[in-house]
Amino acid sequence: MVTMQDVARHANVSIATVSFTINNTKPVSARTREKVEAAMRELGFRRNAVGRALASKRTRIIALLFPALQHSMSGTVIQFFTSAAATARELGYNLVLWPISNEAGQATELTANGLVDGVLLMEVELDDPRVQELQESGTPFALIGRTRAPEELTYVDINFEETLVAAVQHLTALGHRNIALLDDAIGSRSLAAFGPVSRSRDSFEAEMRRQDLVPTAFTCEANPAAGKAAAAEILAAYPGVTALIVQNEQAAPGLASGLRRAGRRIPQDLSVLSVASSAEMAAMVDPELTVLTSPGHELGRMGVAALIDQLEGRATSLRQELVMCRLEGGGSTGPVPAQEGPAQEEAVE
Amino acid sequence: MVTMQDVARHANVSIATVSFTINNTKPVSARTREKVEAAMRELGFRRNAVGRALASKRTRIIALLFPALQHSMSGTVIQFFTSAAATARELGYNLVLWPISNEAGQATELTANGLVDGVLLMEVELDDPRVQELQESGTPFALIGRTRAPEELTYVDINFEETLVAAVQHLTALGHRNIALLDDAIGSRSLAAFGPVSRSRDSFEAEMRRQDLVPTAFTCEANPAAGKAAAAEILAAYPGVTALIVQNEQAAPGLASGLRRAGRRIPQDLSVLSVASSAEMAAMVDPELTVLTSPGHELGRMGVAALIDQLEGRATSLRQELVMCRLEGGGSTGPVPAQEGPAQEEAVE
DNA sequence: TTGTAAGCGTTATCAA
DNA sequence: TTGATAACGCTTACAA
Repeated sequence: MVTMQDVARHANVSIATVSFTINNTKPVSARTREKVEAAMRELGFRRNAVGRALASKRTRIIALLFPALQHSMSGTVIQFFTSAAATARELGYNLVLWPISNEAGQATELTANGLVDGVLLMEVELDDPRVQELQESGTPFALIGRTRAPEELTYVDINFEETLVAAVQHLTALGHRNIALLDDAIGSRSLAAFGPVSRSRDSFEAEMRRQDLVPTAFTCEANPAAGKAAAAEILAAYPGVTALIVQNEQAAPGLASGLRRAGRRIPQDLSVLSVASSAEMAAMVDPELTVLTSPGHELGRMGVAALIDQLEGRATSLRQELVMCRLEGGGSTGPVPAQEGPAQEEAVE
Repeated sequence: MVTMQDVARHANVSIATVSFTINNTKPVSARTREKVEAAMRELGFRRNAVGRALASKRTRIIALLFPALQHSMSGTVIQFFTSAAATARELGYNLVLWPISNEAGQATELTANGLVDGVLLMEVELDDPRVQELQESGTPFALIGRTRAPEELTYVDINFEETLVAAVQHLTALGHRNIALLDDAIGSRSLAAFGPVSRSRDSFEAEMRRQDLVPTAFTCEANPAAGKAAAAEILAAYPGVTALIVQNEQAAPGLASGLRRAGRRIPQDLSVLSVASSAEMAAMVDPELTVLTSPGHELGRMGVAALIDQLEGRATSLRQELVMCRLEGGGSTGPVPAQEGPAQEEAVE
């Protein structure tokens, strides 16, 4: 290994000068800079990350804490991981992966050995114990998601509120008035505990009411079989429904096939709009689902950038960002069916 | 931060003794050990990872190199990431994520700053330039996958050979004789360049011939639309086919719907067996596909373990492991259709 | 503008 | 069985 000491000797300068040159941390004459750079080139010097970390008290490593029990959108998650790691690298950082259970206690343990400068927390719940834990341990952190009251926190999240407004408006623009939402039961967690579900549902209901429509919501587990069962349930409970908004990636294909099996053609008889899902998943269904895609890439990039800004003290203010889902084509939404429309509106109003 | 110095003072011993006690690296009297442990407990000491790394010349960090352009099985990948990270943690290591393009040159650059002790390489191609690069740079590494001649390398891979034998036998046991394979074009890479595809195809053909059957193979891009098109193509080129083996996760749903659209019921008229895919993906299709699932979890665990064994010099011999895919239920394979069977066998023989 | 030298928190060698 | 102490490779006052 070539050390700074080696470079210094080779360039006939002190080790401090080499450091100043590399880091641009003090003025260095052009002549010296050239000597040093030549020496580095000739020796193939690479500054050692560990020595640097020890001396500067900053490892330039950040950790991604994610729940080991992965239940959600895998397409989006992989996008997120990739872009988070790539962004970290661009900014001179490394990203370590820490799968943890949602219990408290683990985050601090991991953080206490000084390996990481900060932490990115995924799958944040509305009342997440890990947040307080991190605060108490003094670890800088940023959230992917939001707690119930995130005013004092750095976070990046999907703008579920506006996404659901966009979803409703996409469908009402097509003439739909009898619109139902199908969301996610997320295991045993209560509905209210999970931000994406509760924020979306609230926003769906508000936007429907704003348009003088009656909001109806259903929930099912995150798997195709549950989606299929939900299809039957929804059609029985709400026969006049002409459009469904699905925020449940795993259930969407089952829902579609359940609807088809019940004799409803998509989108001729019934429109289906998938929200906060991935384009790849939507493409698995036939016909391809119209989808408001989760911005996995943006969340990864912005989350890492927000955390690093904070670490480098260059955050002028708390970074709190919300990203919209983007509407992507697909053949599962269309105009409301002509003849049946009026009868069904009546039934609801 | 509580340092070893603090602990030493508090316990009235030297800092060396504290180190010996923590690491069990030299005998320590029971009495001293107690004093030290009490001091550590009282002060809440956590040994600093960076100081340790600098002194021991081992960071206990390993890197996962994966292609930034993700084209493959996302369900399996997330399993793999999670279990790799968890295993590393269990063994006292951290896993950093390095998304890189497949070009050479990047691996060395990342490795040269001494941040990681070793590297795990994903998506290995048969003639992977990164392998030579890592060898030349002297970085310890293990492969997830295999090069063309991996005799001298540490690797963990799916046993594609036996998996395809199992796939063929699963179908012949159900009476099928007219079996085709649909695999993956993997972008522009030539078929021969990618191990999973070429090994599987070779094994498929060998096992078919061994059973005196005629192997037929098709290829399509990794997306549902391509799968759908492939359905038509296959039925046209091979009308007598009664069973399909699909090694193309993204295309499988499209294939199934294409077959259905062509009037073939699954599995009554045609069996479909998905190989090297994830159970979640298989469940997206209706009926749920019978699948030989990729052992993402095992690959992650074993890959990390193999690398760390090597790093700690406790690898008695080169670790080279192949893991079978596991057959998981699903309703897409069944007995060969009774009446049409003979006629079609004839057509091929 | 450059150099000297004191850390940073451990490990590990050599003596005691 | 324990203690001094010299690394490890770099950053950063402080001096020159």
